[in-house]
Amino acid sequence: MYSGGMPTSLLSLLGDLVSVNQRLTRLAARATGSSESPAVWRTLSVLNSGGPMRLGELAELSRVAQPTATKLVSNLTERGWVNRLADPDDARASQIAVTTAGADALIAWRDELAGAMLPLFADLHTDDVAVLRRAVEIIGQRADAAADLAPGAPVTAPPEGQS
Amino acid sequence: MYSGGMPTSLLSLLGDLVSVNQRLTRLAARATGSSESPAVWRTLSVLNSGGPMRLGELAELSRVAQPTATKLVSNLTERGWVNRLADPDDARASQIAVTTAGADALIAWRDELAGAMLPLFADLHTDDVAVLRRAVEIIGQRADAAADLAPGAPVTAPPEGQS
DNA sequence: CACTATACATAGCCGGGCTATGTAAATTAA
DNA sequence: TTAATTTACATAGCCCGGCTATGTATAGTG
Repeated sequence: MYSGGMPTSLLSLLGDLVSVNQRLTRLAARATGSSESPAVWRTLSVLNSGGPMRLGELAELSRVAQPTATKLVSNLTERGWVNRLADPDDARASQIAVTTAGADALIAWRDELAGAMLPLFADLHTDDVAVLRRAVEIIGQRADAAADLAPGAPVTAPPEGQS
Repeated sequence: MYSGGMPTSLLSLLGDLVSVNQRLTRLAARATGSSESPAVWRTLSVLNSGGPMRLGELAELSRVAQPTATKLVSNLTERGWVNRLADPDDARASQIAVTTAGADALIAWRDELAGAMLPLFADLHTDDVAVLRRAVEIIGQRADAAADLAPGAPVTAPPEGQS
């Protein structure tokens, strides 16, 4: 059994976490004058931190379906923020990489966003800053680790014991 | 002046916060089998915690444009999760209230979501749980306080210095 | 060489986000 | 009281992001 900890309150904490998360999402969406959608930045961010990767990998890391990734990459390509390099080993795939312009745009957006939100957080005590920093770290870790979390129940092939 | 604290790192922290937030959003979206969109739960959540309110107020608290709120409320009304009560004092408006079914659905979703995410967070140390709890508190406060944060630059009425 | 599996593209739907604009009620002014 | 304005919401209509279903071409396999 699990020693210590209070599952019930942890459960409600997770609910609260997602709720406040949704509010922050809307706040961030409106904080900047940026007309680009969150998906654009999220995708760029994944590519930027993960390095060049194939479309399927991007979809998985971004936690979107493959056709969604295709759309997003098309969008980003048109903007010149990513480009697609042929994969010499596999003609079906291509490596998707952030361009310099893309990286710059990402930085600019993050700066603008952070600047817009700064007034709200400017009065934080040092401890609270540390709390947020640690929270970001924790959530980031879990998000990384969740490679397998319900990526969509396999509709076409239910996990029946078979064959 | 502000004593202590490092603005630069606070800025990047805010950027990181939003980034990890976006990832968590996608994670949460896929964690449950719920086919309802985040917007549905966010709206229900606002109404549930804020009590019955007018549509404009809901739009403001939800940080969406008024027509978006109209759509969401229509959607929720069809599902029987909210209803609209005529405002005796103002025939143009109506009070929007969560129904019992709506409140139940919200609770069920939160439980399901938290349950799905629990495995990822089950091994958290007590301190880290406290960190997350405090982080949720902090962000919630700031989100509440941000009533005025760039709700969309007033296109029709630029902030001319007057009165 | 046929067959299956994989990687991605395409088609097409739905919902959420927005702006622009219409409409009716409330408010204010004349 | 009536006309003008302001307010609160509805409607129209667009775009984008999310999905499933399906097509197509290349890789891999018997």
